Amino acid sequence: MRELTIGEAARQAGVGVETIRFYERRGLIDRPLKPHGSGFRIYPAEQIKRIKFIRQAQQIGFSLKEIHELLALRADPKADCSMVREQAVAKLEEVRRKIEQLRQIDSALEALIAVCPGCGALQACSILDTLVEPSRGPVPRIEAEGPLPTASPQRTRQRNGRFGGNNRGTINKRSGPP
Amino acid sequence: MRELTIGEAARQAGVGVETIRFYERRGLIDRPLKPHGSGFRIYPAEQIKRIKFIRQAQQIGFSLKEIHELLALRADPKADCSMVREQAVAKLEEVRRKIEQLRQIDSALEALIAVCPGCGALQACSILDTLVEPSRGPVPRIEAEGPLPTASPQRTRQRNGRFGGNNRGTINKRSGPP
DNA sequence: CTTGATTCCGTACCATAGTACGGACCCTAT
DNA sequence: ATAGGGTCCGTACTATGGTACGGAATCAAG
Repeated sequence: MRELTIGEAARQAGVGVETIRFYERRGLIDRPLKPHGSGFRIYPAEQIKRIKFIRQAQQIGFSLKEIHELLALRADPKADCSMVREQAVAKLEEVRRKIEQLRQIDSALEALIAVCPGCGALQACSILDTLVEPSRGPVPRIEAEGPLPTASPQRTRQRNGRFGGNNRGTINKRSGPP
Repeated sequence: MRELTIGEAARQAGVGVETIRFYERRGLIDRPLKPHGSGFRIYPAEQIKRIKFIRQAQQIGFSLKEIHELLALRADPKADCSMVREQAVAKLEEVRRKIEQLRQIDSALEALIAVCPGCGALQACSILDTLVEPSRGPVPRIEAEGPLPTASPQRTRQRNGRFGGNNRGTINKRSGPP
């Protein structure tokens, strides 16, 4: 089975038909218009892995735009090779940052699991504490350190009086582009 | 400096003021309503790390809903500890899947970079090939294997005749929940 | 006390990533 | 030939994660 209809391709890649058409519109995959007769898209089986790659890349935090860039990266002598290389290096750094962050969460979860099972008299310990406090030693011992930043559904407030006041001139800049 | 206004907190966390209010509405952070006088939110400095954590977790592919779950995970004797543990283990598995996927992309990028610099007469080689082909050996040697699935902006098509036909009954199920 | 900067809240708006729909078209089997 | 299923395309709608705005209130300085 070398060629697939859109429906089969979707099933094999684990996505919806519409999703494939959507990716096509975004230029993430292309479509070999009716190579013999007419009418329907048919995909070579290897497109499936492209689609699967897109999904996986999304799950680890890449946007479709970034995935497009990733897929466009290719050692092609006809292109400006140094630019490709630069982009690849930049992406690699990004990937490593992500891995590092995931590793931190990984150990935080491990620590949490290590502390939890006995279900003894432990203080509340969120992933944040494990993450942010440097924690010397293999498994961080958590002792009471006062109340942690907990998100509880508390809310009590009201307004009453009112009179003039105004502020125009959006001040909302933060690090990084919009 | 133990307490911050929303503006300072936003600046320190590298987000917009509105973002903090947004997270608050989503229950990701809480707000210690005017502890002394009245009116404005003030945050303990440690909330900053909570906000930073949220951002980082987003960058590695967690949704706000998932981040909420992550932050809610805590070794708390008052809660059902076994459930917490289960969730933590599930999250840990998820994190490790992500790490694995990132590592694959990592080596694909490395291979791409290793092959690129000379800018010699190489065949086009996208990240996909490096990723999907098992590639025995440290740096996969890429030899021409025929045209790869490339996304090019080609598009030529038209319609003309028309007559009856209909299809009701959405068939679009795929693996996994919606 | 006035001024200007911040903050408050609610609502509206935006981009991204799909999903669903409608109505037509094409293909295969009967 | 015709019935039914899969496809086609364009457009509309949804969900998520913010951003922007308007007008009022509040704080800190002068």
